[in-house]
Amino acid sequence: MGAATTRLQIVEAADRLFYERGFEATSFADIAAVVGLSRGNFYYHFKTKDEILDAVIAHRLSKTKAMLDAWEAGAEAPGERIRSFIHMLIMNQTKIMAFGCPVGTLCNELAKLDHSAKDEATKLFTLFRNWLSRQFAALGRETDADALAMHILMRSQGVAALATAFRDEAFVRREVDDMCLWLAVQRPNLSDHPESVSIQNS
Amino acid sequence: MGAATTRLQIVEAADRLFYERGFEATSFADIAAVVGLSRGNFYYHFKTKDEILDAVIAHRLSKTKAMLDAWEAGAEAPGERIRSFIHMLIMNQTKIMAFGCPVGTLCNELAKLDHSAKDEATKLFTLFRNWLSRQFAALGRETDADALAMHILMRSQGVAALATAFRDEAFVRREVDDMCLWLAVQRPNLSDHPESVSIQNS
DNA sequence: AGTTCTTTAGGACGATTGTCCTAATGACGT
DNA sequence: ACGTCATTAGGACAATCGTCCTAAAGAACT
Repeated sequence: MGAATTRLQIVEAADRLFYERGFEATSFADIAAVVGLSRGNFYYHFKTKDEILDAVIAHRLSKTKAMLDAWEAGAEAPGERIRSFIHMLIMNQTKIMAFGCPVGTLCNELAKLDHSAKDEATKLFTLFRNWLSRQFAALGRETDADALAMHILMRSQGVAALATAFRDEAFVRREVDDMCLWLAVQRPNLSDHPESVSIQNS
Repeated sequence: MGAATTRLQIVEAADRLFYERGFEATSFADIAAVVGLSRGNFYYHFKTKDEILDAVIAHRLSKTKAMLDAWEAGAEAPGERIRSFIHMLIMNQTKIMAFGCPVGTLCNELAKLDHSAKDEATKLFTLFRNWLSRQFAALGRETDADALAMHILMRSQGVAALATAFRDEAFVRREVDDMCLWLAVQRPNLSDHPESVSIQNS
């Protein structure tokens, strides 16, 4: 089997285990058992555990970027795209109730470990943040687009955290609906479009 | 030194380390080094690491309950009490930006470990949830008090998570202000008070 | 001062950790 | 069929983990 294939298998197994059990709680032996390789052989593909973590984060970054690019390439309106983001909470509900948000929990663990890959993990958040920001800008909220993006991101994190703690499906649905309602109420900022104001005033 | 005193020192050291480093990442040796005791001596006070975790959770539960009871015994209006809860995000900003919310991160770690103390840790959330619910009921929102409590709890968790990832003080301030604004807009639910409606109609 | 009970230090224990080495197996181009 | 390089299995290595034992030190009471 090609080294690239094995490497990918290792990364995907580690990706899942880091999410479900946490980075520190996952050992080389755990990953090896999933992939079906001998423990010592990992040294050929990855010199250290941190190298696996770097590869997992890079893998998540590219997967996430591809997903967001696909959403952005679609024909939907920006508001509909943001709704797609919000509905990830429902699509991944089962895993979130069991293990939390993959991004948030990883960032939190690495922050506590004061791990050097902490900033790389935060880039996962930044990916969503910038994407959301672009959608809000397209909705006519250039001025506060980033603040609105952070607001949506914050709500998603909060819902995921409490969904894990309480395992309450009704709560998740309710908060998702509330987020969509909040989104529907957002209107273009007039100060972002002085030309339309002057038209209105003329 | 009395055994109770030593036990309390151990619990408080473990409390801090579990928060700052995580439960799994904290070893007996780490706690022993902080308290200044020999590693093996822990067996006299706690038979297992899980016993220390139980004691830490119990300690946090009683401390939290005492704080909330004090807030509730004060003369402030319910809205002002809820504002005190929200402002914990600012009072503890430095620690939250470094280690996240003590409750949320513990619940998340224990969920991933599928640890038996998971439900006990969730009781910390329940403490805040029920307290907030009582305040909203006192504000005249008996019907949806619990949903409003969960909403505030969710926002706090989201702000804490992103504060840890981005270390952005301005974001925290902005979202805290937004929460207080949201709170100020909440009005008593008329369907909760039919008598006042009939008075209004008579 | 002597006895008893509490609390301590120090280390042994088997298991597991991340890391690393070596020898054997695999595939592939000649 | 042969030689070369990529990939593998298996285990050694020191360190650390949670757990547990034992003997000494300390405090308290007669």
